[in-house]
Amino acid sequence: MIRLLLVDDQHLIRAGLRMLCDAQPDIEVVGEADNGREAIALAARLIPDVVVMDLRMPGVDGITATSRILADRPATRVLVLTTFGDDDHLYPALTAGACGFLLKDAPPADLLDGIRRAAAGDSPFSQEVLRRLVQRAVHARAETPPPAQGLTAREQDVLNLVAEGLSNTEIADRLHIGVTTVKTHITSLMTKTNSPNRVRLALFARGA
Amino acid sequence: MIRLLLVDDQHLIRAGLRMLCDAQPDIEVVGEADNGREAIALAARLIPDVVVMDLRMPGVDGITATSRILADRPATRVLVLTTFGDDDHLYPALTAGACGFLLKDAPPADLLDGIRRAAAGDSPFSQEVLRRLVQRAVHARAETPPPAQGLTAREQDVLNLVAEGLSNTEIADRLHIGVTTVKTHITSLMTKTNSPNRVRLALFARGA
DNA sequence: GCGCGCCTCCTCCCCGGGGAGGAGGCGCGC
DNA sequence: GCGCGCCTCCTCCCCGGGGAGGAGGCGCGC
Repeated sequence: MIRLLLVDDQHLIRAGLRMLCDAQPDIEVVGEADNGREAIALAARLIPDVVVMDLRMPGVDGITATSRILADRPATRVLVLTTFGDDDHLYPALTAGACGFLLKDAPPADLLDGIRRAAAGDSPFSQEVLRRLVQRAVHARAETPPPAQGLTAREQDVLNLVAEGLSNTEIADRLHIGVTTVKTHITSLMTKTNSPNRVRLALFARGA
Repeated sequence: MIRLLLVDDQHLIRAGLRMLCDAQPDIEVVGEADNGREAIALAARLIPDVVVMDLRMPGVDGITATSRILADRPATRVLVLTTFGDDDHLYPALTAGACGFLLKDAPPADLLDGIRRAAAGDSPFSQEVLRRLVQRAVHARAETPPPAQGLTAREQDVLNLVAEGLSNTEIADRLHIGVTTVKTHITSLMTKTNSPNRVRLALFARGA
C-alpha cells in the first residue's frame, strides 16, 4: 500500500486526485495540504511514501517544501505535478530533490502510473519534460572538452570526469571500474601532464 | 499489436527476448537480426513499430544501425538494450535518435514495460541511466552560476589561489598566514559556494 | 609463439585535505 | 562600552588522494 500525501492549493484538483487514488487498491491518500507550510508539517507527521507536490502555491511554495521535506526524510519520494513545465520550474524542482515531474494535462492513467513508479524508486517524467532533459544532457555532453594527446582512451575518460570535479569514487561508479583503477589512471595522468595535484590536472583538462 | 524487431548478436539473448515477448498478447516479434547491417535491411523490409537494439555488435554497430534506420523511417521507435550503460554508449545512442535506453540487467517486466512505453511514444530509461541524465541536465542548467556573493576579502584571496591550483601550504606561504588559517577559509568557501570538493571550488572560482 | 601496450586491480603506506568545534585579537559602528 | 564580523590560529580526527611497486588478462602486430 502506497501512502500518499497530496499537496495543491486548488481544492478541485485535490478532490479529483483523491477520488482517482481512492479507487486504487494499492494507494491510500493519508493527507492533503493546500500550501507548502502545511505540507512540511503533514509530511513530518504522516510520513508518506510519496508526496504529489504542486509548485505554485501561496506562502511557502512547492520547491521550498520539497527541499524541507527531503532534508527531514530523504527517502520520501516527491513527485511534482504542475501546470508549468518550463525550465524555471523544472530545474529548481530537480535541484530540490524531486524524483519526478508530471504535467497536469497528463491522462489520469499516467498520473497513477507515475505515483506507482515513484514509489518503486523510479523517476517518472512527462514525455515533453523528459525530451527536454535528454536534449539538454546530450547538448551538455557535446560541450565536453577537447582531447589531449598521448593519453589512452581510458585516461581521457577519467580526465574528463576529474575536470568536472568528480571524486575518485564517483568516477569509478560512472565508468563501472574500481577505485584503485581510477587511482592508477590518475597517477598516470598526473605524471603525463606534469600536474602536481588534482586541481592542476583539472585545469589542464580544461586547457587552462 | 506492437510489431517488434530484435537486434542482438547473442543468440541466447534473442531467444530469451523472443520467448518473453511471444508470451505477450500485444507484442509480436516480426524479426531478428544479429548485427547492424542485417538490422537495417530487416527494418526497411518489415517496418517494425519498435526495434530493440543492442549496441556492441560485430560489423555495423547499434549506433550506426539506429541512425540509418531512423534516417529511413523517423517514426520507428528504437529502444537500446545493452550491458553497458556508461556515457560513451548512452550519448551516442541518444544522438543517433534512440528513444530509450535500458540495461540488460533489468527485470523482464521492465523490459516489456519499456517496449510498450516506447511504442506509446514514451521514453523508457533504466533508473540508473535516467538519474545520470537528469544530473547532467541539472548540472548543465547550473552553468548559469549562482552569484558568488558573501565572500570576505581574505576568502577571495584564498579562492583565487585555489583556482590556480596551489596547495594549502603554497597558499599559506603566498599569503604569509598559517596553513590552519588557509584551511579555515577553505572550509568556509566550500560551504558558501556549495562545493563538495576542492576541484569544484576551483571551477566555481573560474566561473565554470 | 612472443613482446608490447592497455586496462584492470592489488597491497602497503602516508600525507594533505577537510569536518567539528573551538579561541583570541582587531577594528568597526552604535 | 558593547556587539559584531573578520582574521588569525588551535586541537582532534578521519578519510580520500596519491606514491611505490607490483600482477594478470587481453588484443594487437610481428
